[in-house]
Amino acid sequence: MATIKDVSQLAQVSQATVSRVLNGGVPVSPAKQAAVLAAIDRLGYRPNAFARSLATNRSGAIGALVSELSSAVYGDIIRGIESVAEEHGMHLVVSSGHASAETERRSYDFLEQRRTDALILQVDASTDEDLSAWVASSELPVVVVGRFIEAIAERCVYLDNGAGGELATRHLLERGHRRIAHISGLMRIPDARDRLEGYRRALAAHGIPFDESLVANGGFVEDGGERAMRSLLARNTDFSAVFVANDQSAAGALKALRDAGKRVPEDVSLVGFDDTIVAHYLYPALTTVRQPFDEMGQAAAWLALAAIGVAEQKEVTRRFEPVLIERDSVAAR
Amino acid sequence: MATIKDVSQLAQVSQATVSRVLNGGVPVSPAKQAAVLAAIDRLGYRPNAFARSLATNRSGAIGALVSELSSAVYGDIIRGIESVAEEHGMHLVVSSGHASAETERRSYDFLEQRRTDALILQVDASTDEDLSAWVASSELPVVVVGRFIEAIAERCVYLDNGAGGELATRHLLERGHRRIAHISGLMRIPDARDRLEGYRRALAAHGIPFDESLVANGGFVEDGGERAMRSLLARNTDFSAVFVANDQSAAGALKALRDAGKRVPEDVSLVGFDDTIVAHYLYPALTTVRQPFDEMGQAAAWLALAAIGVAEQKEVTRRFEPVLIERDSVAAR
DNA sequence: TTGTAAGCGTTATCAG
DNA sequence: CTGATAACGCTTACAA
Repeated sequence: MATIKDVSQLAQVSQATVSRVLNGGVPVSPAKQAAVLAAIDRLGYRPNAFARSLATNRSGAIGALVSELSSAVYGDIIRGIESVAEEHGMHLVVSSGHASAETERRSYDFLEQRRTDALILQVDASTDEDLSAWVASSELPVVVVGRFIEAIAERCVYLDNGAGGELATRHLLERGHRRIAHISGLMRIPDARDRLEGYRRALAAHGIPFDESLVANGGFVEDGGERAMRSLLARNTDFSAVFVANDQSAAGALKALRDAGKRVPEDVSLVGFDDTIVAHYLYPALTTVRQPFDEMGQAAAWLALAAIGVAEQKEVTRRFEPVLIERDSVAAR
Repeated sequence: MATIKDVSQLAQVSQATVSRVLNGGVPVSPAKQAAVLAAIDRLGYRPNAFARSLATNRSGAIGALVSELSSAVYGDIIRGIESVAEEHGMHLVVSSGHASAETERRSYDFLEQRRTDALILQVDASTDEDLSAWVASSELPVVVVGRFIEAIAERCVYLDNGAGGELATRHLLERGHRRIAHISGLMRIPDARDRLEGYRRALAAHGIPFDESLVANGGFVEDGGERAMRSLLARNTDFSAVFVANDQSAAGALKALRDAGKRVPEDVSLVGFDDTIVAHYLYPALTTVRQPFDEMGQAAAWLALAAIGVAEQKEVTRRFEPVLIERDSVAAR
C-alpha cells in the first residue's frame, strides 16, 4: 500500500506538501497541487489512519458502548448516534456490554485504549458509581445515554421515566379505569423503578391506594410479561387495565390475555412503554409511551461532538419527555 | 496520559522490556516483570492503540459495512459478527451504507483507510461489479454477506433465496392451495428476484401456469405490502394464499386483509420471509421462511478472521438453506 | 509557497 | 534475558 512518501516522490514534492494538499487550509501552488493529486490517484493512495491519529492525537471516531447491538429496543439509539456522527464526518466504533458489568468494563477499556475522541455509554449492568468513576477518570469526554446519574448530570441524556409511568397510568385513569395493574420491569434498572414510581404517583393523585397484589414482575422481556399476566389473572383480583413497563412485556401479556380468552381492549386495556416497532405490529396495535430513542442518540452524539469541538455548541435536550401514543389497546370504561 | 517511556523510566528498565511484559511470549526476569507491572499500575498506563497498530500494521478490529445499523432485518447479522469477533478478542468498527451506492462507497473507503484487519460487507445499493472490484483491489480480506456474487463466490455468505421462495410456495401448494399470489420485494435486489423465481419454479413443478395478475410489488416494506395486497384484492382475481417476499411486507398485507374483512388464515393464508421479530408478534403469528441472520453473520466473521489467521481454519457454511417456520397464518384448503 | 526534520508511542531487530 | 535504536506513516514547527 502506497505511503505519503511514494506520493511525494512521484509528484516530486516533499511529504509536507502532500500532507498540505491532503488536509487543506494551507496554500499550495496549483501546479504542485495537481501533481500531488495525480500521484495520489495513480497510486491509489490512502492515508494511513493510524499514523495520522498518532501524529494528531485524534482518531476521527467516537466510541459507543451499548448494552446490545441492534436490539429492537436500543437499536435506534445507535442509529441516532451514527447519523449525527456521520453528519460531522466522524465514524463509530461500537462495542457491546451484553448486560454484564464485566463485559461492560472490558469494552469500556477497549474503547478508551482505542483513543476514540469521545465516548457514548448506554449500559445496563454497571452501577451509577462505576459510571461516575469512569467519567471522572477518563481523559476524553463521555456522555451517558438512557440513564440519569446525579453526579454527572450534565453528561446524561435520558427520558423522564417517572413522568412516563405517570402518563400511562393517568391515561388509563382518565379513561375511567380504577383497578389498574402494573407489570413491572427489571428492578435493578432505574427505568423500571421510576416507571413503577410514576404509576404509584398517578394513582395517589387520584386518591387510589397502591395495591401490591396488582403488580407483577415482567422483567422487561416477553416471557416475563406473559408469566406476569398469568400470575395477575390467577390472583383473582380483578382489574380492567394494565400498565406494562415495556412493549416487549406487553406483547407477552397480550398473549396471555388472549390465551385466557380475554379481549383487548374490551375486557382489559393495555398500555406499553417505549414505542418500539413491536407496539406497531401487535394486534390490537398497542397504545404506549413513546421514548424517542433516535433523538436521544442524536442528542448524546451532539453533546459528545460539541465537547471535542467537532459540533457547534448549542442547547441540546438532555431530559426527554415521554409522549403517549394512542393506538387500539385501550378502551374507556 | 502515560506512555511506555514513563513506565520504563519508573520501572528502571528499557522500553523494550516494558513492551515485552506487555505482549508476553518473550522471557523477562520476574524482578523486572514485577517492577514493570507495578509501574503500569501506578501510572494507570494504557498502550496507545494507534502507535501499536502503526508498528504492527494490525488494528485488532474488523470493519463491517452494513446497509443499516440495527434494522429489524439485518440487526442480527451484526450481532452474529460481533459475537465471533469478540470471542477472538477483536472489535468492530461499523459504518452504514444507507442503501445508497455513494454512501456505501464512502463508508467502504473509510473502513479501508482505517486499516481494519478485515472487512465484512452487507450492502444493498452497490452492484455486483462494484463489489467484485472492491474485493479485487483490496489488500485486506473482505467477505460479503447476504449476497451471492459469482466472481467472488468463495467470499460470500448467503441464503439460497430461490430455494426459500420454492419452499414457501410448496408449503402452500401442499396445503391444497392452487391460486397463490405473490407480493414481491424490491426488484433491484437479487433476493427479491430469486424469491420470485423460486415461487415460479414451485408452481411449475405442480403444473400450475404462472399468472402475472397474481403478483404485485411490495418493495420489501410494510406500506408496499399493504398497497400490494389492496391491489391484488381490487383485481378480482381470486386467490386463497399469498407468499410475501418478506415479513415486513407481510405485516402490511395482513393489515390490508383485515381492513378488507378477510380473515387470516381462514379466508387467505399468508407466508412471509425472513423470520424477523415481526413474524412472531403479528396476529396471527406468521408462518415464514427463516433466514438465519445470526449464523450468517457468524459465518462471515469466521471467514474473515480465518483469513487473517485469527480464527482457526475450518469448514464454514457459506450457502445457508432456508427453513420453514410454521405458525398460524396458513390453513389447509 | 515549500522543504527539512523532529516528533507521535509502539514494536522489532540486533547486539550484547 | 536486556537495552539501543531503527522503523511504522503522518503532521507540524521552523526555516528558507
